Amino acid sequence: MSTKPNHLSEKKPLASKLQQNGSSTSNTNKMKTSVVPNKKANMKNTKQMKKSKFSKSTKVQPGSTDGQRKWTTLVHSGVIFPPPYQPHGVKILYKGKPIDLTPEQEEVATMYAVMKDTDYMQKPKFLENFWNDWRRILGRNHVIQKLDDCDFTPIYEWHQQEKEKKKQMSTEEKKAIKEQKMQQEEKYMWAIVDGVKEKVGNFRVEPPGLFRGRGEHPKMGKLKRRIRPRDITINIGKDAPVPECPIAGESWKEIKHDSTVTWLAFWNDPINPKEFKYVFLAASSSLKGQSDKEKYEKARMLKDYIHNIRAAYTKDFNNKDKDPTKRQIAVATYLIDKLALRAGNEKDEEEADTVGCCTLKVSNVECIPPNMIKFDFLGKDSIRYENTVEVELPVFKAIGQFQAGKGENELLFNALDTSKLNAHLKELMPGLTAKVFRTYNASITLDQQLYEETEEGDVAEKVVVYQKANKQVAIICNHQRTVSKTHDSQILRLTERIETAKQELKELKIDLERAKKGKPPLKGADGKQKRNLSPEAIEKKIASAKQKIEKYEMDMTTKEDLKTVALGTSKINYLDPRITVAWCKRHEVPIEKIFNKSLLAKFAWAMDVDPEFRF
DNA sequence: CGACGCTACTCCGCATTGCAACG
DNA sequence: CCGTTGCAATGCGGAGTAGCGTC
Repeated sequence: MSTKPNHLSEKKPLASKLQQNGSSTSNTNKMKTSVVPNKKANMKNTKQMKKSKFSKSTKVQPGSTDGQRKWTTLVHSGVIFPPPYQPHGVKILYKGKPIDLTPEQEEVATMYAVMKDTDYMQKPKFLENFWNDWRRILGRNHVIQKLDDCDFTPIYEWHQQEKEKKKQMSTEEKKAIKEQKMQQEEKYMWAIVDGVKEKVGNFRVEPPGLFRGRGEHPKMGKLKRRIRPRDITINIGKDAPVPECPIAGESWKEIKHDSTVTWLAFWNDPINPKEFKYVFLAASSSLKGQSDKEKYEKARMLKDYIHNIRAAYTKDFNNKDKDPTKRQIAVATYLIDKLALRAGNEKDEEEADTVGCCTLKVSNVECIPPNMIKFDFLGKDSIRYENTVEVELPVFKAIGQFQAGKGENELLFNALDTSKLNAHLKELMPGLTAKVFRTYNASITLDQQLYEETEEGDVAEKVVVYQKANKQVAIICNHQRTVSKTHDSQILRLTERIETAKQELKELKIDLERAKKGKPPLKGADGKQKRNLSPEAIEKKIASAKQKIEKYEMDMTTKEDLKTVALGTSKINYLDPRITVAWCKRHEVPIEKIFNKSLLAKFAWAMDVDPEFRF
């Protein structure tokens, strides 16, 4: 440990070696994963080669990109910092009286005040963490000794007023401000990678604030301090000018020229200094597009291996070796394949307590005879995964045995972790890891659904088919969203509308009968006398009323159906865009009906796909 | 470990909707 | 009276953000 050489000097030779390596030849990578046990797949590959805009540069195979040069020249302008804190002159009350604070102390107070109507204010952990950090900034001997004695309402009200002012601004004023911001930011928005102008993803440094973790995060409420230029490392081409530091008198932490990585800048996360925040190119850049394509190609490759993989793990369900690892791997792989679970890395105590496949606890699964398993756990982002599934009997038995003799809080797969699991998967297929199954399952489901369910009809009907398939994928991946605050009132309003429309319909039917006999219509619910109408006119009205009811009822079911399902996440991250593009081409659906502007940009690489493309 | 992918949330512009006034 | 227009309320979805996972 202590005998570490001066590792800083080691990096230079490494970097220059890579430079050399990269410039010596255009293609040093071997196609190590080209042994595809399937002629069809090979044909597809050659077909794409002709058209793909990456065909020249896509020699890098998935999973073999480590140490590879990602770019040759890189020019960019660094990052932009959030504006400095402007004192608003509003004081908090301490024991009922306004109190003077330093700008720094006041900034933290403001962060707290503006979170008033979030539910974090109800969480003791949040209050405790905030108070600890704030007290540190106030100093131990500060007059303020208790959070409870502080009243933040003046700042809160000031903040509300500011928000109101902003709302009241005319569209012209808003536009002018936006324009100005754009002008300031313009130069940061772009990077020039190998001579090509590409969009930068996140060139704005994260502003200071109070940490808002997802779920029961142990660090919620902690102060996320302001990031300064001295925190930031810049990565840029050797020959490119070093971006000028935007804050006078300060300077960057370090300038690097590492062409094996794609980040333009990074800083340490102030909440967890062991972690990093990176500035990357935008999703629409070809660098990201290329790796996106590689991701889907890897998932497609799994299609050719999946049969054997399934056969292998099915065989291992009953494996009763001395070493239980094999059997656990088999069951874990089965779950990842069948349920699209995440791998489940171990987590720190300092993070929210969530689990994935390898970290499932005994209490997260319940065996319901004869062969049902109930899953209930908090996954990524503390989103609850609740699902009862029928499993093959050997799996049911195995899970029961993994549970046996363990406490509720112990690991179900005690002999397993993600690195063991992934190491095993890599033996089955080059580059295979747990997450590939999610991509594979999502995309293959879409592909199949679209092929099976699309019928003749108008564009709107086909779009509904797509959305249904998309929804199915979102459910598989457990992509959720919180029910909107107004959902209940929306539903209520819809039911009211349906009710009145039905009432109207009823009256119309009576009126129709009466009109046929030449009698005048009855008085309406409001007591008003209605006009005499011909039976034909009434029938017309009946038809339109019926249509209205139908529409409202449709609206309501889809709204209720999708209230907790988020379709966007899978569209952006899991569904091979070529499936969608090909489907649109085959069925003459304008691609814009499915992909918005940013998706079209992100998936530019997929647009020239063959209409007969299958995932 | 460091680098990258994934994910839900917020905010805001804009289209849609419902309703009243109007011709 | 009925269809059109104008207007405000509503809500949808795109863009951006920052935190969460994977490998």
